[in-house]
Amino acid sequence: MTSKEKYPITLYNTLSGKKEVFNPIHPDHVGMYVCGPTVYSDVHLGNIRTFMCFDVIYRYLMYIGYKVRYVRNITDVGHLENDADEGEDKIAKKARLQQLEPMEIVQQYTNGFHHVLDQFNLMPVSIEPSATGHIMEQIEMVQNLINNGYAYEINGSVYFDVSKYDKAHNYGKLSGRKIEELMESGRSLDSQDEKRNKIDFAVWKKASPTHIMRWNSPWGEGFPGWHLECTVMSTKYLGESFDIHGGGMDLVFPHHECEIAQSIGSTGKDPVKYWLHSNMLTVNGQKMSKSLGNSFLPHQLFSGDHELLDKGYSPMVVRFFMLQSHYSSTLDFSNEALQAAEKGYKRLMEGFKISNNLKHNSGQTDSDLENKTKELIDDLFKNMSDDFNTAKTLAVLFEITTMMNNFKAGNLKVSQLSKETFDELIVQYQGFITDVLGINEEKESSNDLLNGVIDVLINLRQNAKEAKNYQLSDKIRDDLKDLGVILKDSKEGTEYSLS
RNA sequence: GGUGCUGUACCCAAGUGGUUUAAGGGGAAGGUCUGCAAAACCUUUAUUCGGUGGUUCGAAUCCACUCAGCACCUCCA
Repeated sequence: MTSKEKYPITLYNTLSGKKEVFNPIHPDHVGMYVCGPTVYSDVHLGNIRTFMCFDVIYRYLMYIGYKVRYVRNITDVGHLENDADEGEDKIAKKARLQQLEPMEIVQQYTNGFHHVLDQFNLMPVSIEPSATGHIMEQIEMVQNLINNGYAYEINGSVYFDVSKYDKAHNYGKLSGRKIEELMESGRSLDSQDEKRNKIDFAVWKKASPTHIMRWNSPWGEGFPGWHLECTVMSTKYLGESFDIHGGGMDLVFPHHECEIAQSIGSTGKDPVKYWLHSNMLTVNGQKMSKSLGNSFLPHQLFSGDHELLDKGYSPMVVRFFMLQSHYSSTLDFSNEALQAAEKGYKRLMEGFKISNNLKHNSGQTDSDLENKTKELIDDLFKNMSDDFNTAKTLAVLFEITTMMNNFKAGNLKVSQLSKETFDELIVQYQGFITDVLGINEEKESSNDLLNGVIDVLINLRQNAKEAKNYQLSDKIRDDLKDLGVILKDSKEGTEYSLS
């Protein structure tokens, strides 16, 4: 019995509004698509939260034995400044302002995106397709929609006919919106508007004479609509129906709603079995967003160069911080919360180090401890399988951390556990920290020279202590502390850590 | 205005009908260890879950109303 059978996953499906048991379309294989960034500027921490949530989901699915194909796109064309299919293309605008080729902008911010994901220890995805690399496929889908009667061409642009689609299918089923309400509440059609109804959305847009990013199509030169790429690329790489589609909560409407309509409109099939949405990162209770000017860029966070931060925090501390909450809850970003997370992260990493050095030896096993340990291991899986509850999982990891500390301090003996249970405890404790949650030990800037120098000082201090020259021994300790080197005495000797 | 979400200790944050008179992290207090510290360990820190009613043998968890906040859409600008 494999882990995935022993611990079946339940997850909250936005489509049904309920927690459901996860049953992939093809047993053992999972297809997962997540909406990636529009690469016209730096990703901020709110964006990163979303990708981190799905990184952990990806990791856990693999950890319990699924083969996962994870597709995350790069949007490099078609995302206009507002979502009413008006305004300038975000990337073209940036290119114009910086006097660069659009593809230079795309490359620059794609590189930056990858670099940041790497700093936060996100795993590379299986396929990372870009919209401009799939223009042909997008044109085909537009044609398909026209053939099926769900899209119409006018003046070189093609729009999705939402009201016609809604007659046969249910537009709004993901976001709980009703087409009548959308029609009523909208702004009146202005004379420039080519759409039959204002809720119609562009699947292909005619390029104005000054528009740089343009491709030939049966309808003249133009570019694809924003929603189209995700439908096209998810279909191409994961099939007409696949298991998981994820993204930030703010994409539910209209983006994901439109994706469903496009898929059903062109293939006749419901594209996604489970829709997962991660919630927003907030600052002082408000959504972190570029337009509100309250977003943090990763480098500001690392350096502490931001008015809301007292100091810098490392990527792993932030990763730990984010995993302390559930992905479907809003998470408020504050200095105090980060400071607490930093200490918690260090405590966890100390436990991890201890677990590396423990060796089992046999003796009198303690059945209470044995059972308790088995229960903790079980809980790790149960909590992650319960809608990927990283907060609960961390709570269990901290209980195990306390055990580790007790082993080290001699309050508990490893011999009180059977060899099998002990081995399993270490494997899963470490596995959940590094493989599932993706939390690593921060590479301390230590080197052999530094280690050697501090060892010399530790020895000198030890000599002073033995001579009861506490004035000197305390001075060594205090001076090192001022430099950020913290000495910790224990029965086995003195260790140090960098603050 | 429509739709949805949230409100849990000093702070962050799990928990959605009984094993929870509520995890875990941080903070605070006391103790153990220590030459003294630090770290670690142990104990304490919400009889209570925004408020008011109701359903139930039993509710933080379900229902109604209400207050507060947020998000998406819309409107306005």
